[in-house]
Amino acid sequence: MGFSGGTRVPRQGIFATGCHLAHSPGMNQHANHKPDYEREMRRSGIRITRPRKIILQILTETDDHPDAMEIFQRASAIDSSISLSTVYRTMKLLEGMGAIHRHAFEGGRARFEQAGGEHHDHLIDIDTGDVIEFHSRRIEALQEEIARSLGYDIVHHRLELYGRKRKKG
Amino acid sequence: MGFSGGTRVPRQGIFATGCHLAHSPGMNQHANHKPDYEREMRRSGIRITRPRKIILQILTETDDHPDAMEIFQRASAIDSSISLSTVYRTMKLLEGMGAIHRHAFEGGRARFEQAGGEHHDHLIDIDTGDVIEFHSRRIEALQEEIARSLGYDIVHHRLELYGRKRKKG
DNA sequence: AACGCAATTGCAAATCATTTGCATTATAAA
DNA sequence: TTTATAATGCAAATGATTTGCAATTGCGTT
Repeated sequence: MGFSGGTRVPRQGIFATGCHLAHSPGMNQHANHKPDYEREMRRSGIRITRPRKIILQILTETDDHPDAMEIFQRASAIDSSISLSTVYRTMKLLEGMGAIHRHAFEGGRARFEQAGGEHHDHLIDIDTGDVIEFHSRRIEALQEEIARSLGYDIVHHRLELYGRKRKKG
Repeated sequence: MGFSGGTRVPRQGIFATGCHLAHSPGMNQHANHKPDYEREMRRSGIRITRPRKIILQILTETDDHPDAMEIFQRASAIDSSISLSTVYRTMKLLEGMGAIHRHAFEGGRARFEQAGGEHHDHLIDIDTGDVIEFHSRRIEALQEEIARSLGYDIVHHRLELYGRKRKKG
């Protein structure tokens, strides 16, 4: 059902609605300067192992939203001794560090993407599984407004559009 | 983690942002007139069994978003011979009929609500699991606008706000 | 009211994604 | 190096949901 299996899922770039195009990432001073997770791990007493290095490299170098099995396969291609358990454990570790984000799109499996970029939401192509990132200040503002009017503070949210490429435009 | 277990999850009413308050449900001519699913089932050659009647009654009478286990427990209280399998099968059947909506909020289990009301999104209280329904035309419009600008038609979407009740306001 | 039979059910076993126990291995501090 | 112990691989355990199958039941027909 829907998109599944080994579909390629390229991250198609950050889009901004109503106004700006995505720019400076979170805490990094210079653009396209990746945070040094290995240093951060060492700092927090977390060991830098071969599986972790490989998985981190995979996450850093990819631009799509792979699930655990896909990461496992890509990692296996580099070092066939890596286990799926380690992939899962590492994803949990990295998520805890804030190095990656976990998404529960339709389809049952969790999908991951490296953190560090600006906040964005996702539009998922229901035919191909492709994920397109976008961001809208206006929507974010409306969400805040709604939560506030209901007496709540938003801790996090989830906005996913599931769509199909338009035939004629 | 988060809200879980047997938390009570009252549906706190439909809220409309920016403008109107929810009113006339979808296809029903008179307010609070529930569509006759039994008739519809009979029409499509689907048998009306005791378990189905009970489950339908539970879904119709509740105002929260129970998961399969909760529905199973409520149904068991009426007829202890009903099985969890039947609950799952019936939920799938009803979903296919369009009688209920399935939600995959955080927490692992699917949660259901009877269909028939107006479209709405959800704000989930991360402490209690309470679900508050809301609707915003402006957000819907912006979603359409974004999808269109990306070359897509929205098939469906998912907007969930996870928040905490504000202390002082 | 009783038939007949396919639709439905309950139960147990099977899936699927993810997690965990445990003995073994390997990182990094001394 | 030596060592303490964090991390790994593997297999078994989970938890939600699904499915195979024999027994049951709804319901149009007699």
